[in-house]
Amino acid sequence: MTARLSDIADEAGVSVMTVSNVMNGKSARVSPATIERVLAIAARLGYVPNIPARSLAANSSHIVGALVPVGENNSLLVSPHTVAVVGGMETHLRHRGYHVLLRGIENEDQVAQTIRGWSLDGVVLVEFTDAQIDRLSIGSVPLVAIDSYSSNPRAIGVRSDDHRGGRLAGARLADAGHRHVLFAGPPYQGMGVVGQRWDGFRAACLDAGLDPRDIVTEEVLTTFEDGRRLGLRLRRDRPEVTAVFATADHLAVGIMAGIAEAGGSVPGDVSVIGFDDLDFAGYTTPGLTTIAQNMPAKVAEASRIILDEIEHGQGPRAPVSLDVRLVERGSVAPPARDVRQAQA
Amino acid sequence: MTARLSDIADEAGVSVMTVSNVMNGKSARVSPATIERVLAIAARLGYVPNIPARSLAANSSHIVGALVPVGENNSLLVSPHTVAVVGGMETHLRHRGYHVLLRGIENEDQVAQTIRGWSLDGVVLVEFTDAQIDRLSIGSVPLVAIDSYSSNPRAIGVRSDDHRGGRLAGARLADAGHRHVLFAGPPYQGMGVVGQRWDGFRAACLDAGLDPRDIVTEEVLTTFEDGRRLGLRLRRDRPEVTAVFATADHLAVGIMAGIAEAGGSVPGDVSVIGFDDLDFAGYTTPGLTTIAQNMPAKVAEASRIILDEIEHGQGPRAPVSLDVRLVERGSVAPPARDVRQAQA
DNA sequence: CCGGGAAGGTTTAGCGGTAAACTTCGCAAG
DNA sequence: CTTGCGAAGTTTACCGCTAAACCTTCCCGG
Repeated sequence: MTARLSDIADEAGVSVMTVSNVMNGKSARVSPATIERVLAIAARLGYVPNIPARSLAANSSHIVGALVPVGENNSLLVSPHTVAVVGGMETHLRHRGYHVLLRGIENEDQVAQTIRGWSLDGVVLVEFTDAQIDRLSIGSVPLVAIDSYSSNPRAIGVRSDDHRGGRLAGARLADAGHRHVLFAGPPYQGMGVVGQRWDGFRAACLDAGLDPRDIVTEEVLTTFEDGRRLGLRLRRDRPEVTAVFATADHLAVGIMAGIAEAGGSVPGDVSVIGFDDLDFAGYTTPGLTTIAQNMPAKVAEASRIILDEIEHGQGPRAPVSLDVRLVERGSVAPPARDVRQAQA
Repeated sequence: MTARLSDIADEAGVSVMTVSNVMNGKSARVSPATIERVLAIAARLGYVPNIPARSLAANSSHIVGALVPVGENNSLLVSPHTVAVVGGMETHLRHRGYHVLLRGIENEDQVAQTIRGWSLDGVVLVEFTDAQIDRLSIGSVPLVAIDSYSSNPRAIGVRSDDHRGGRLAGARLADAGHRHVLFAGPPYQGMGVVGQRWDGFRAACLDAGLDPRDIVTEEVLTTFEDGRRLGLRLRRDRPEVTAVFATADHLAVGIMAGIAEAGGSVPGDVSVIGFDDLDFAGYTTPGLTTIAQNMPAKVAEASRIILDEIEHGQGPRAPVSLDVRLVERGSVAPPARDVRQAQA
């Protein structure tokens, strides 16, 4: 039913190897005339290479694994980022003849198991924590870790310049005149993405002359609901705060909603700045001012590195940090009360 | 380096086939003692089955393809739906020992090619149009088509009850007293998802006594931007319209933004109702009243069908329609002017 | 005390491809 | 003339696993 190399070989009157060589572009060993004849027959028969067979024989699959840890809820692709990365990688890789295996990881051992079991040619790790990546011991498969600041030399980090993002946010708020600011983000250990953003944010605020005691933090999950709850109690719990930097747009939008629900106004009473520039950041009123990541570049870079490593593996590489930029929309304004107090 | 069946066989002093049988749970042919011994050695050696080899030998891969057409922009996973489906399927399938190949389809022939080339055990089609599915000729691989109303008997449709969704929307607006309504959605050929929604919407409006000439339509893409543009010109172009049913939340939210930008109020001047209940539907002001799809059920159902068909294939099946419900948030209210006019 | 079956394996023969080593032939150089 | 060598193939062996057919024992009923 399905045409095999041997079917083509029979029709063309050549050996299977010759056909194989033609199919793989190893034209050095085959005459132009034969190449043409073989290709014509292959096209007529609708030949499609059998991927498992090729993987087995060549011990290389042309498959790149997109590995994503599954959380409590056991579900994948929850974050818009992960989605952009996985979808974008598929596009880039497909154009170069590679395939994407999407795999949820329940347990770190599964990373190595999946690589071996599938003879993966490369791996992209998405949403893994630095600690998880540190613990990984992978053989010699090229491995790119998105948003990683891990020091595992086998995992090439590709991420946005989170430190600079934090700085941009801090500078924007401080320049607007805010003197009591809140950093809202998930708990983090060590540095990681959130740590970098915090670090940059804090540095920019200090540079602008804020008192360290006036840069406060709240640990919340990066969800709309957690943000909303924080927004609701913000005026009561932290009346002095006039601006919030949230490490994710979901969170920022939730905070805006909570503030509004509690009778406050954004940016009248409290300014809010987010991170990511997800699509809905433009859908709110006011629009969310946020730090935009260059996702297409991140994906392109990750793909480029993976393919490069697969095709001419050059071992250890420096991580890549992509540029970020401030997108002004309307959720940041000078502080109302503080300015008056300062003027008084 | 990597343990193979033969390594285990050597250590255990049995044949490779015995080990294979143990690994595949064909315990009928092996004594309990041997099973235990083999499993112990396999665990100690960290045995991981080689998927390509198994696929090749068994001519069945334990892989389900998630096939998604790539659009103009060549990118995948753009819609939140597709993401939910792909991510959710992975979770369900993984728990049953299957894997997911994510593949962008540029050309319909690639569907059959991918199935053959990978010896896929099953296929899920996401975002294919009915016309595309009609044209497909696939062998005997179980195939589920998400959101399809295609009549191709080989593609089992799994979708929401779009007709009922349209009805719910129409009834809600009519019950609120609206007499001039607008249906905004992408152009559609034949029935399909949009056609079903339109049909249900129209039927509900007519049932409520609206004049057919007062049920108007606008063809727009399902994007925030297109919605916004429609919202901006709505008052000018269609002053009589007091309520809009948009076939997608992105569109609905855009329409709300456009109306607000043009100085109108939602739901004061115009009511808006969406479809999908995406996360951001709760993030806007007012919150978007919308028809919610039961995505977890859709995904679960699709997975169940695929696995069922793979494991005890029973041929043609009826398509599945999942229930929808109206989620009330605040973007629908009685019409201000019309009510006054009616009372005058 | 022989035929027959179940239990518990083993053997054989690939699946469709590829790497690497080997053949053949024609031709230019020594 | 040989020899040497590149072009154009071919042959061989194997990748890791499985389906299906084939062996042994041992036990049991007739």
